[in-house]
Amino acid sequence: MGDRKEQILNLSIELIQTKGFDSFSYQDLSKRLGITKASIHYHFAQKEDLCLAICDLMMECMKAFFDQVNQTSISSWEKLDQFFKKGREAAEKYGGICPLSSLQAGVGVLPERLKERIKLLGEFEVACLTKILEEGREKREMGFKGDARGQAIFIASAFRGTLQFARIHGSENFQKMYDQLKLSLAGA
Amino acid sequence: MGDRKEQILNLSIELIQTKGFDSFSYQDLSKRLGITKASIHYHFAQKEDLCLAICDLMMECMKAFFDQVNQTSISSWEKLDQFFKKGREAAEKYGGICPLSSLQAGVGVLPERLKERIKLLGEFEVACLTKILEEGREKREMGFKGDARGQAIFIASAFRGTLQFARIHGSENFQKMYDQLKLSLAGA
DNA sequence: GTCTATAAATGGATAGAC
DNA sequence: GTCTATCCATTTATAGAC
Repeated sequence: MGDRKEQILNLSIELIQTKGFDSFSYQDLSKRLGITKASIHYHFAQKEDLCLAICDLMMECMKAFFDQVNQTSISSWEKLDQFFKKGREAAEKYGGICPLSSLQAGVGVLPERLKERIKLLGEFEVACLTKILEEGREKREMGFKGDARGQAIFIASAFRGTLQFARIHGSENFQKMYDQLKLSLAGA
Repeated sequence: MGDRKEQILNLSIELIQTKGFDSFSYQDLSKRLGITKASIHYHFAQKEDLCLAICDLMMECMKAFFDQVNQTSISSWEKLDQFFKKGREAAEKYGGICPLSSLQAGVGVLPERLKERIKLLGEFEVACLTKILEEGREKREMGFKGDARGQAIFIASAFRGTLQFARIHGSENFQKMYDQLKLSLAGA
């Protein structure tokens, strides 16, 4: 992938995290990158194309992360830790929130093709988390009760919601929530 | 409060839930209400004024809800149930998400005065939830461990995140998450 | 690949008549 | 309180030169 294309994609993800997809413009990109709007249109003819490419990138990134995490022999707790650490670092780097969370919150103003991608991303993430949790329970590392998928949705949602809360109310709140989550997963 | 003003406020809340504050316009309101943009500017000179009024309304609404819930002699579980029921119904009524969640997600593009209001709303809600949880534990209705405020942030975040997830992936996911939450709160 | 120039639509907002 | 008319900035997007 060309260098410029990558620059545009990376900056767009940052802007999605901080402003939201509908609230950042080609002008924002133009000013920050020092090239004209027209040049950006050369790389991504429509804003929709740009967002589709971002979705692809996020999917790749998530796949790579879960592949890597599952190839090592760390515990389920550590896998979960890495998941949180990665998301939190990405969010706090720009004073933003999780990019998927931002797209999900703004899904009401996205074109249909993008909604489908967002849906796929969410499904994939929950499936991966479910696998980690099931494994954790099988290996008796975790002690939560009930449906693992329900637990995964619970966790992913709480994670995103807390990043939103922490951006406004301070990041110490993230730690509080995380402590609570661990207690809940550890079980009886 | 004048009828028109109320119409504008109610419709704006709906549009915040479905599109987000930055993504709905006075034109949206104008078309739906059958009056011109200029008329809406008469009631709320700036969009910021409109949003401030919405924040006031949300605060009133939240205060009234928690007051009402705390005056009855229902269990802490039932109080929590009512909290979830209310939020869920409001979200699903328009195929949207929690209005506070939407404002929190879009806080990066809001003027400073609005950010402060959003912060107050979040703090108030977590404080009320914390109170319900502490009471539930004292009365030995609930058995969760650790910091009650951390648990409240956890719950409020998971709640909002799940409404976002459920809008895209189907509302049956909300029930799954709720079942899981109850297990976690019930404790050992 | 990047530029200038520009189109066409939409955004928030105001002046002044009724 | 609502309207018409209008302003100005911004938005997405395109045409065509370099």
